[in-house]
Amino acid sequence: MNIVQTVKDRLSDLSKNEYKVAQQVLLDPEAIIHVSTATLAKQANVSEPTINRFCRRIGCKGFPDFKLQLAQQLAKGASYVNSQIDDDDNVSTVTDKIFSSTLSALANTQRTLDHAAIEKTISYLKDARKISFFGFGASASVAHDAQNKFARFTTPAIFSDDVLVQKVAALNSLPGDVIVCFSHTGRTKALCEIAQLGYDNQATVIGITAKGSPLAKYCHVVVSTEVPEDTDQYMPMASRIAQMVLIDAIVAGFALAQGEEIKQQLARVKAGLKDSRFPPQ
Amino acid sequence: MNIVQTVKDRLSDLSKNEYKVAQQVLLDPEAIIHVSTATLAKQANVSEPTINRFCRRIGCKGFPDFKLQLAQQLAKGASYVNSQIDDDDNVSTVTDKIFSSTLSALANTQRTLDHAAIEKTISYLKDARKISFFGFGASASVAHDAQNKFARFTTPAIFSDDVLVQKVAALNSLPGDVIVCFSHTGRTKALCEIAQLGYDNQATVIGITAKGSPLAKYCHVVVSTEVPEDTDQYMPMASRIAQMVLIDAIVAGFALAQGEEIKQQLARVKAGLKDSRFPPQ
DNA sequence: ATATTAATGTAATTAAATTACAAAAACGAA
DNA sequence: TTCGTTTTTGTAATTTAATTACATTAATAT
Repeated sequence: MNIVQTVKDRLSDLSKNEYKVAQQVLLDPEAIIHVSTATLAKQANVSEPTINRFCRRIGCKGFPDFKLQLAQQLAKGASYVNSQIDDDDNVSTVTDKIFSSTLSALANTQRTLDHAAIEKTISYLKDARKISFFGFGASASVAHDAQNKFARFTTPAIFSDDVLVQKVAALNSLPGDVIVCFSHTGRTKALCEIAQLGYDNQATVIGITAKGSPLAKYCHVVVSTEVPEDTDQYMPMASRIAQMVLIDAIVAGFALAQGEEIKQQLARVKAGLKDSRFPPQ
Repeated sequence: MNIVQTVKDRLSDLSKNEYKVAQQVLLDPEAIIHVSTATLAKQANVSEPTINRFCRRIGCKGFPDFKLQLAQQLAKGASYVNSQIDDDDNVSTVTDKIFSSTLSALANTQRTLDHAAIEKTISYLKDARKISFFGFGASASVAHDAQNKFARFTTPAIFSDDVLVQKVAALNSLPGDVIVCFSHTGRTKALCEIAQLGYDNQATVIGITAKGSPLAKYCHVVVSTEVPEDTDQYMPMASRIAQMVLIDAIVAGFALAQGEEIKQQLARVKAGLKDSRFPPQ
């Protein structure tokens, strides 16, 4: 998947001159993209076929294929590389970095999504008697957002950012109720407690959280968002966004699972809100 | 920057056969990456030089350059032009479409951002006596989220999703207070009213909303997110996310503008929350 | 020290992209 | 319409790039 990493990993498998090529590649991957075998050969002080052999060894079909993979890699990873915010960044730079790191976090999440878990989540939600959304801190607004979305449908959807209210709701849950818990790390103690209460009451507990985390233990389904740690510096940003988009996807899947009637319902809600807006010009 | 979009935009400038090439490209951009001029020419039923002419017209150096740009674009995920959800899509497809359209909405927002307006917003916030975040419906959770973020700093930050509470807060605002209003369309009547109240009280009103909208009239600064309409089908999704990322960027800029002390403050908050979490293993 | 294997380069070949130019189509003005 | 002009398109030639075949050199083990 990650071609630059692959080159680094296989450095030891390479012959002397192939190694020279690798060095040249790692020196400035960006540059390789716009270069021909001939020029790269000259730069690395090897013959042209060696370039080709290098590409094959790395696992590519040939030099053009290698360039392509590199280009894709860099396009994706460009944001990762430079997403740390420095004290002397100006506003434009910071804005750009935030957007870029969010973009790459989302792209990463999309790539590593567990579709089976999502499918399972949707089928549980579809048959739910009642859906509760729980979370603390930054995850509270994710939970709030989720509740907002599900409010458009007919299944009762609740949310509170109050610990006690959440606890009571978990205590009063029954089989057939679904509890969705949000926590990026899965290590928030209060939330684990709540999840356990729901779990013990045989409600269905769904965790939008890290796999293998303490919270995950009390979940029937875990959907994780795989956002690299370093994207969230002082406060959760990218991870929160990833969770919200995940919920968007789940809501869309949920809506679709309901079939035709729900579309009319949604259209009705939209129409009903019309009067509270100025008409578009 | 966005090559697929460029192709779409310049569709009308193309000649008949160049148009055929464009169609072929838009049909399956992924496929083009691994194809030669000869094959693409055959697929589009044109001659090889036409492929080259097409690339030049679009603004590329040639076919290999076009392929490279396309590859990079696709890697970023910002390509999915038409992500309308169909009734017969399965869960994986829907999930993918939601992520893709969110990614492209974000990429689009990033590209069209008004950095001057953001800078102005940050400088107002920096000197604010009190910051209020207002919004209804889906924008309420964005406002909530914003309040959450700013709660980590020392400037008082308020939020409520209650109309009356918001109205009272606007009525009680003073010069030096900042009111941030969220509305994708800028046409929510209740919010316009609130913005006007604040405006009349000489509070600073910042609109995260559409330029030229009714809401924009009562804003001292407008930051718009330029998310294409069609990305939000039945409910606001991508636009909401774009607003949140925008807030992330503003928060980051805000934090940076405060200098060293705020970093310590943030670190302190983080440390203070430690006990409410299980330690990472 | 020599046989054997692996690594590398040279030269040839194949493939891909681009250019030059001519034919055809589209367009405008009389 | 009809003729001249411009634009579009394709054919063939050329250039550039990538790959292969094979010979040579270097490295390694017996």
